Amino acid sequence: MKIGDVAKRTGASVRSIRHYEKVGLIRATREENGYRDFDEADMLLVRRIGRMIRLGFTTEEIATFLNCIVDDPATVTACPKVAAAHRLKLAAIERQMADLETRRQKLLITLKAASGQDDISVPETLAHAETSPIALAHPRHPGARGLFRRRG
Amino acid sequence: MKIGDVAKRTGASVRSIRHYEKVGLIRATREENGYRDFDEADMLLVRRIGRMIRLGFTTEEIATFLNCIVDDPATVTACPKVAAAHRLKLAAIERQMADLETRRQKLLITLKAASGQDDISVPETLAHAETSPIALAHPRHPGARGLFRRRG
DNA sequence: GTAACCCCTGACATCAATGTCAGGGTCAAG
DNA sequence: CTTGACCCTGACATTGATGTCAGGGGTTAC
Repeated sequence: MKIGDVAKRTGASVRSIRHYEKVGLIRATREENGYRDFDEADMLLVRRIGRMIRLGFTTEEIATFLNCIVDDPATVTACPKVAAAHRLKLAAIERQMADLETRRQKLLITLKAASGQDDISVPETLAHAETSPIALAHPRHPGARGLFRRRG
Repeated sequence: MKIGDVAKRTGASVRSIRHYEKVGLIRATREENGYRDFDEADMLLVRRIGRMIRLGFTTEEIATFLNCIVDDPATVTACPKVAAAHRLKLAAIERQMADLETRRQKLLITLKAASGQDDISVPETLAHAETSPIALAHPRHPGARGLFRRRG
């Protein structure tokens, strides 16, 4: 199966599949002409990688436990590394959510103060005094890149 | 007041203050020797910019409404643009939170399936079937950059 | 005059997956 | 043999505030 077929059947772009190979998440044999050759198992793997990425794992993180997942036809059995990675990711996500919630509350306060008047009066004290100097240990939200903002 | 003083009194780095000037958020007069010269108002402005950035606004967004904020000593009065920008940011944050919550739930499901067993059994169907192809219109979480992950 | 600070500009790096283009093959159908 | 549809590699771009370095100058106190 050629890379284009895998792309169609997994939803991943050709570019992404090549990338997964480059970072060592998948391995492809080569035909005589240099074309990559994939089989069904590779395809399932690409699908799994895509799901992990959508969950927010980076390829680097996935690499730490992907080789520790062994499939049989319909089931995947994984070793503890998988759960560990999931717990870490979960914690990171919850930190991000907490940060977002904090910011949300502050925005709401400002908006509340603004409602009902044409001009917004924002006392300095209300302007969210001293937020933590700079927060967020795990700032980025990986997973779901590639589509860039269209300037708007 | 020189840039170093402003940095100390606002918590922003010298680099950041220069950046704010470059993108047009602040204006500094120059001394004869080329040094930037700031006054108290500039300092308050830098503080406000810092707060906005911590709230998640980009400098570009801030630029759309910062000039529409007029201070008198202790109070800030702003025009509707400020509220509009805040509402947009609020909506973006809530989208991000919803996305995080979705991912959180999926991670929890996997972890739940894993609990109590040495090996994790992750049926394909459970492996979060077809998440939206690629989500997140406003992927990044701006505000709070600069401190990079220390590889961990 | 020289050390110790501070300021200036400009450029590169960071993070990470993906898009996109250039330049160049392979192959089957017409 | 040409056309069209693929495949290949390698490189640059995207996001965006900030860190950091290079190379050069100012100011002050000893």
